[in-house]
Amino acid sequence: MTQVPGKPLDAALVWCRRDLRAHDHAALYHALKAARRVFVAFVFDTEILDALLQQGQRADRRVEFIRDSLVDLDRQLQALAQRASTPGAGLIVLHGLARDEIPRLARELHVQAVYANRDYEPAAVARDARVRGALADAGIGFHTSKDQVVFETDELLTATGGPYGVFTPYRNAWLKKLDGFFVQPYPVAKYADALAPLPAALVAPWNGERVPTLAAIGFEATNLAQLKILPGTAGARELLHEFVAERIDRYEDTRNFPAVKGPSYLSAHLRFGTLSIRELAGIAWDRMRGGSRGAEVWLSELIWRDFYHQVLHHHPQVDGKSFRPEYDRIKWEHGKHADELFAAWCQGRTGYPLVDAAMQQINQTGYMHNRLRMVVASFLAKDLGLDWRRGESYFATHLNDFDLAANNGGWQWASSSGCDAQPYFRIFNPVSQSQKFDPQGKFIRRYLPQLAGLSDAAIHAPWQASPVELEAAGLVLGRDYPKPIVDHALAREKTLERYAVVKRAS
DNA sequence: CAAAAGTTGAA
DNA sequence: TCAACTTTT
Repeated sequence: MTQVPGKPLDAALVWCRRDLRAHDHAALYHALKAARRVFVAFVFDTEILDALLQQGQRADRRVEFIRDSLVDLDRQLQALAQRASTPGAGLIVLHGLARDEIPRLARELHVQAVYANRDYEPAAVARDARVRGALADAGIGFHTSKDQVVFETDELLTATGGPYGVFTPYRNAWLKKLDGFFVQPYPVAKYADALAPLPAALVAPWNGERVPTLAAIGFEATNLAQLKILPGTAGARELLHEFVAERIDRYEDTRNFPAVKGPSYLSAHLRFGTLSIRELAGIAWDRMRGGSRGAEVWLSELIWRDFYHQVLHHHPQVDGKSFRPEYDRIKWEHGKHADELFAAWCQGRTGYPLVDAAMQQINQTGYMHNRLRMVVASFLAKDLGLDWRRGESYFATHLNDFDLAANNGGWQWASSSGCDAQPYFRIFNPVSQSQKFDPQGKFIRRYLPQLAGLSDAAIHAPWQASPVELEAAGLVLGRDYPKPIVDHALAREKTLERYAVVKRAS
């Protein structure tokens, strides 16, 4: 490893947030190149965690996923430093207000700069602005990098210089601009000799360990391990290899069927950055050019992710408001009955098996198949007449892979209020969706075993089954499984009326 | 010597 | 991926 006498900085701190890996990491790369000694830290931000605790969410799969991923990240940093023959490095984990802890740590370590990867969520943007200010007051620099998307903010603009508002031209421009360099991994290992040994006080600050236990930060264990959700880069690699070796080429044909193992299941890893978007996009792009239609469709999903991040950056008001303002003229159902409908949706007792099975899936595992996200979102807005923001917020607290940009984009798509959303008069029929995408009721039976005795034909709409069939299945509607809480045909008519206000001039 | 082939670094 | 730079023929 060559000595670099010309490095501008003596010491720097890398602040990890949603980039919990030690390879192909933009901020880490830039810090290692700029400074002779580099520290790496993560803060369990009480601003975020206290909100979860106030909701009574002491068992949160994301918190456990992060904690376990930090253990992996610490190991990766040690291994990197070891290989660079500069042992003693490791991860610094703090618990407190990130906006105070980072400037405090930066002063304590006497670094001249803090490096982080950009986060585009409004709350994160505000937090980072405060941290930048506090660091500046102490004469410490704050450098941010693009890392969690392939193309960000203004990198793709239309001919008129504005942001894209339609996915397909965005996707075309994205593919046109992509070249190998944009998916090239940042060669972190090459500069790892700058990883600094931890000061004695930070070697094992959490009761002899580097990473606190869940209890130490006020949380408790979840069923993450029983679900076999493997955190960290190690877990991500396993999923990625399996997906690429066995499923990516068939992705187009399998991705819409919730009973089929079709998806990559990498969304939570992408959310927390245990692997790099560049690696995924690079693999998809290579395969696509090798003729894989599955890889092409999967790459499109990754491009949707960039698209929604870019929408959120240019239109931060979508966090709370409809992208199309006229959709906020819609009068949603409210009051006691609406609250009951919402509770039934949350708990999976709407009487529509595919919807209920999907809600069981998210409640039991923190994951929901993408096709079902569309189905239950459409059902909430267009069958129950409830404000899409109620569903958005439920997903926000329950999805392991929750990402504001993608979740908001998805909900605004389904409710027709969004950027390049489906038209308002397109209303998913929850029974046809079920017949089409779970034809044998395999997914429904997995999550609603009480319906298992129904035939493949009857399972999608049990209220239409004959008394004989219900009897044979040992099923009493209203006792073992709810009767439908709304009539879809009626709800559809009501929704068309409800949405008619979007046509009137304002 | 020029041209071809290989290497590296860019964010 | 591409251009700048170095090495080989």
